[in-house]
Amino acid sequence: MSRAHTKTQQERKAETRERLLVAAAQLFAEFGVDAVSVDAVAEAAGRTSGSVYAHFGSKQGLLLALLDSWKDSVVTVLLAEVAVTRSPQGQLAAVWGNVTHSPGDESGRWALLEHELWLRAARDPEVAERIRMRNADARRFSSHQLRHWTVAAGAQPSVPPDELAVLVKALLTGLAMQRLLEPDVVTDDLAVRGLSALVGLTSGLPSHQDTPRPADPGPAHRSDRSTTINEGATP
Amino acid sequence: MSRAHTKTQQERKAETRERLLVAAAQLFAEFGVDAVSVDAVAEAAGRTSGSVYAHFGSKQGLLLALLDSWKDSVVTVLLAEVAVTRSPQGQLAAVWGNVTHSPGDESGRWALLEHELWLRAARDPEVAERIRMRNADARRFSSHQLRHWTVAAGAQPSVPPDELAVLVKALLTGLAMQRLLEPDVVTDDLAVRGLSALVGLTSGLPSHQDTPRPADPGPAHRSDRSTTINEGATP
DNA sequence: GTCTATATCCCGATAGAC
DNA sequence: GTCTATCGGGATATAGAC
Repeated sequence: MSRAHTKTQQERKAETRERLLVAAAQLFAEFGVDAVSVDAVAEAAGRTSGSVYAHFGSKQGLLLALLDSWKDSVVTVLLAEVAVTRSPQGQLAAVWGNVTHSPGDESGRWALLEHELWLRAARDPEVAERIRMRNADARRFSSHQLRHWTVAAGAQPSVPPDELAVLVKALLTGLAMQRLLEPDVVTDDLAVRGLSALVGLTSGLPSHQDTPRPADPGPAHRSDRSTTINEGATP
Repeated sequence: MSRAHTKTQQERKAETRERLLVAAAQLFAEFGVDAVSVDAVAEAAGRTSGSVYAHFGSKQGLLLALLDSWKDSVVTVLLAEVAVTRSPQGQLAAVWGNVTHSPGDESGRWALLEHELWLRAARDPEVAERIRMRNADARRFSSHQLRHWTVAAGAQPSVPPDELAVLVKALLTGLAMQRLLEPDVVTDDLAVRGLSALVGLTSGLPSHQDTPRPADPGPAHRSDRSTTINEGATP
């Protein structure tokens, strides 16, 4: 019959699918995949559990669809947005800032979902395959960014850009993990210094041995040298 | 009554507790905490689920007890065993080797449990507290090791040892994660180079720019410079 | 495609005998 | 302290009306 009617049906179907995916992402991130029931996802999307099975067949199907519809990893894309800040260190600080204070993400829920999926991938080949594809894309992109950035910033890394991308991602991931449990341990300044060392940036940041303290590094609490973060991020 | 009889009862109790903890560690690591039932743990330990509740009160109690009885993190302790190899790079390679090929651990099951617990800690304050204590101890130890090692190896890190410990752990963790899903991406050589950059070791390893290729780094697959790993480890 | 109702299963935890 | 038996709850997934 009327095409207009059919059109709205298609739209509603698409909208339902989208709402289910969004709801799943939020709930999975906040409480973990296993702790969230199919009913909870459907309810958060304003539907019922039946719609989940109509669209995705199973909870696992929902998870896989979520993986496919996923944007690129938070950790890697950020390298795109660093062109604003002045100094090379400022750009590294911006990268780290985006990892920790990702836009609209309270207390790193996205990162939690990221880890949840990684953990699942380690045990489920089906999930692993999709994660690998995502990683491959992200790595290609970020190595491309790094190749240009290193020459522009005058950095001299000890490995080519594609491998440097792996190192940078590893350090960012590991630091973000420690920071989530113990925020005081991972200062912004430390992250920037770590990144600088990896990419082979020597200028600007003095070695900690330049201001020699005989035996003791002083009582706790190194003053955090305000690494002005997020100058031009989130346009 | 007879003390000898009481003695064997105590022994059996202790043995049961130990067997439950071991079984829990293995099963949790292999399948994940949520995927393993209390019955499964008890059965693997040659007991029944009742014994779990008699000893630990709940599944959560079992998990917390497991955390307390835990040895130090795989990632950090390894710094103790590196004194054998000759060159500084060889020692870094040994550290990385212990991370990847931890003794008696097939395909990084331990690392999986480690991440599982971290993820749980991110959502459960009770778990987080115990993880923090473990981390604090491990960090103290590894920073102590690093302080001596850097002077012995002639390394010049850009941060003091306690902060360097954070960076090293972060890089090792991140690399181990990527390696578990994509082994080819994280070569032993790359790990050693990353660590070298962090700790400020310059000698020995040439910059990749020393053999300049005009535009393209070449088709994939850099030959892995056999970084002889595990010379004197696992005595 | 979406909802309601329900089937089926399994888990965590408890009660009580020994 | 350990086992057997069981309760109560909640999960995934299906069946059928609309």
